Amino acid sequence: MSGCSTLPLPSLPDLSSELMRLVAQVPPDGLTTYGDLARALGSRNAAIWVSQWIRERSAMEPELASRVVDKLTAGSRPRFTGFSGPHALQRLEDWLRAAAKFVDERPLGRAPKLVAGIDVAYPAPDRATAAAVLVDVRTKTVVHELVVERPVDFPYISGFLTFRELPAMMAACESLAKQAYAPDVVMIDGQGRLHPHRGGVATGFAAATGLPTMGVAKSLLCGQVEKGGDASTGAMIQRVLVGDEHLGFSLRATPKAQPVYISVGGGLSLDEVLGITLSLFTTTRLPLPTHRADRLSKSTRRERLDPAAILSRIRQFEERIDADLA
DNA sequence: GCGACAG
DNA sequence: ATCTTGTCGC
Ligand SMILES: [Mg+2]
Repeated sequence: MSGCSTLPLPSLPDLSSELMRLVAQVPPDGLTTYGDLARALGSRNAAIWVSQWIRERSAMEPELASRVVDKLTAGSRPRFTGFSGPHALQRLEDWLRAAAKFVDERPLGRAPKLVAGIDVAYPAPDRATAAAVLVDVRTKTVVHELVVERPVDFPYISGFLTFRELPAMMAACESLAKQAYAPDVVMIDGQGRLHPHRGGVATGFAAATGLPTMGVAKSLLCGQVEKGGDASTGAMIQRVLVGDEHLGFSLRATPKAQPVYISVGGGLSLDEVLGITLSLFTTTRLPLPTHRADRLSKSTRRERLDPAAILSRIRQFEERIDADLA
């Protein structure tokens, strides 16, 4: 990366507090919808989270459900429109755009020797475990791996995954550095530039760390897979377009495997991302670094104690082998 | 108006 | 992401 400058992650708002603040603005006899509250928070993408939040709390506070309803229930009744205060998610969305502008896609120019896969799991609703697995590209072997655990409170909102997962991912990467391991490229479980604002979690990672970073996702957030693929190789490589922008590739590890969707995070070219992905495919759906990080991040989940759960655990492990390819 | 929505 | 049983196919 040029100069290795970075774009610091912004301070994260407490969305629950923000939502409580907004709900409190609705008069006792007023009416609002999940979508209206989401818009007041700064993004209508938050409507689903708002609905979950409201429904969870309306059990203890029935009065809540009478003032906050879905759009269908609201019908044509007049709704409260006087929400005031900062739009927390708008500020975060601005940061995503800034990160997208901050990173570059210039080629690394050299084949990476070490690639670090990073993924996050949730052993409890308020805990995140981030795993980093450092892989030697030439030998396709694991050089080092680690897990860090930390609290999470930022919810999953489509388009805002960065703010839920990036802090834990960065903590894992910093832990790697403290142990004197330095990846040439970081492979993130999620989108890079294949994002509505060209700034997915892998782009955020590239901007915040200055490290060359690529995104490998299991499903598409936006964009279309171009028809007519590459039948010559088994990978079935197809371009992914957002409008007329070529932002990524769809490809698969084996003819039977489901595809993955790759894109640049920052600090390297899309062609290099493609080459690295192909070179790190094995027998599983995900390329080695991300596959191992996914499994390692989930490995610390709390065990259930009843005997029946032990069988369940075994079954789950076996299913995992199939899921790797499906 | 209806469908989509990374993890 | 997480919960979760049985079942089909290579
Ligand atoms: Mg993940």
